[in-house]
Amino acid sequence: MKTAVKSAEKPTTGTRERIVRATSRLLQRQGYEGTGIKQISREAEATLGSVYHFFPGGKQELAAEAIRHGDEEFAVLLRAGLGSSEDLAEAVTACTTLLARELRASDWQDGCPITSTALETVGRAPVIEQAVAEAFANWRAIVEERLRAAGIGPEDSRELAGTVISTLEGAELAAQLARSEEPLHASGRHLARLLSTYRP
Amino acid sequence: MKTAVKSAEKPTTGTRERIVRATSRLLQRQGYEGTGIKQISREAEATLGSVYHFFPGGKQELAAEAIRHGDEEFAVLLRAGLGSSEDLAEAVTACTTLLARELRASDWQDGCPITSTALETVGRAPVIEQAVAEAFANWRAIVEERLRAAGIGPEDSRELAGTVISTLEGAELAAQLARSEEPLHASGRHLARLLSTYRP
DNA sequence: CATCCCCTAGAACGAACGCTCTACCTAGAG
DNA sequence: CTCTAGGTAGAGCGTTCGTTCTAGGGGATG
Repeated sequence: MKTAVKSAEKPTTGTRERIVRATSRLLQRQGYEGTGIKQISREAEATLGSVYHFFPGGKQELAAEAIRHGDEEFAVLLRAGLGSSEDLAEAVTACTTLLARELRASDWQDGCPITSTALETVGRAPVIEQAVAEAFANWRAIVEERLRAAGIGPEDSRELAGTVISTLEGAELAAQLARSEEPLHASGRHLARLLSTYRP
Repeated sequence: MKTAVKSAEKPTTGTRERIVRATSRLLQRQGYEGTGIKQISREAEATLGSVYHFFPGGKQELAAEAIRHGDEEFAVLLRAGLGSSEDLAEAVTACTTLLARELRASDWQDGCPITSTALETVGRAPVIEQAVAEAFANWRAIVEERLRAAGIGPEDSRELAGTVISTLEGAELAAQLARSEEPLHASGRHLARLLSTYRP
């Protein structure tokens, strides 16, 4: 079937992509060890044969690809939030608001797409660790650019970007575990306040 | 053998406690699904029979108890850091320094004792969720008290305490994944700066 | 029509999973 | 001594795990 669409029929997303999406979603909710390949193939409506055809590296390769998927997903949200206002404080709280909305909408199930898997595989699955490191670097760069655009010095922007990411990460974690938007909103306000001290 | 010590022999920590300690350590490093009961019994030098004797509720009850153990462990560190200086800024950075030291000393293996398990079991193991919620509340209360002692208003103290905890959580996560103390140190400085804006 | 290759299909493997169960050991009470 | 009971010991249950492997389906090309 290749990638060609027969006539005007269903352009059903390709098998490979369905597998990646399903893996990403399942890893986000159940973690690495808690997710089985058979469950993935079931959820993706693909067969075991297809999974291993596209990902001969097995579970690890599959997880690494899913992490890359989650990376982009989070980056999109980050860009949307940070680009939503000229005012830096508003831009940052827009991020926490977006995260809170998505988290609540999923009934507190969908936190950060990669945290759980990243933690479980630390120090024992280099392929995954690599993808995780790239995701963090990517997010950090997005934030850093926005801070510089707001007139914050290069050095401060770099350091602050890291703190912004890890604070968002921590706040989303807390919000998910407490089943409450409050930790995200509070952190958003506090982040905005912190950043405002760099532009008098 | 009960709890009585025969003469002046080894007061070898009781079997139950060995099991809890081993579980806590393993959950911290491998997460909930990644840790097997048989591995726990092996590591704790106890038999499967003993494990189920002390924890008839099985893996979930065991994990909940281990979370409580990790709760206290983190609380001790928090109290040590926060009590190390009259100056609030110094007290906070003392916490991040302590966390960074322990993290590095374990070769980036021992992050927060409960995060991984908490994330994996969210929404599917009420006994564990309960223990997790109590831990977070406990830590938050410890920080809140210190902020009030520093002269920050009750309302601000409550909100800030939550942010402090989740920032520490996020920074430790980032540090562990990046194998670097830097995220923790940066967050410590930024937290100190944020808090200083509440006491002019 | 035949040929090719990408992809699908799922049975089967050994290992590990959480948990149950019976048997046994041993210290203290009577 | 006997009796009791808290604790130890590990074989074994049914299930699921990640992975391998062989066989077949079906457009595109000759």
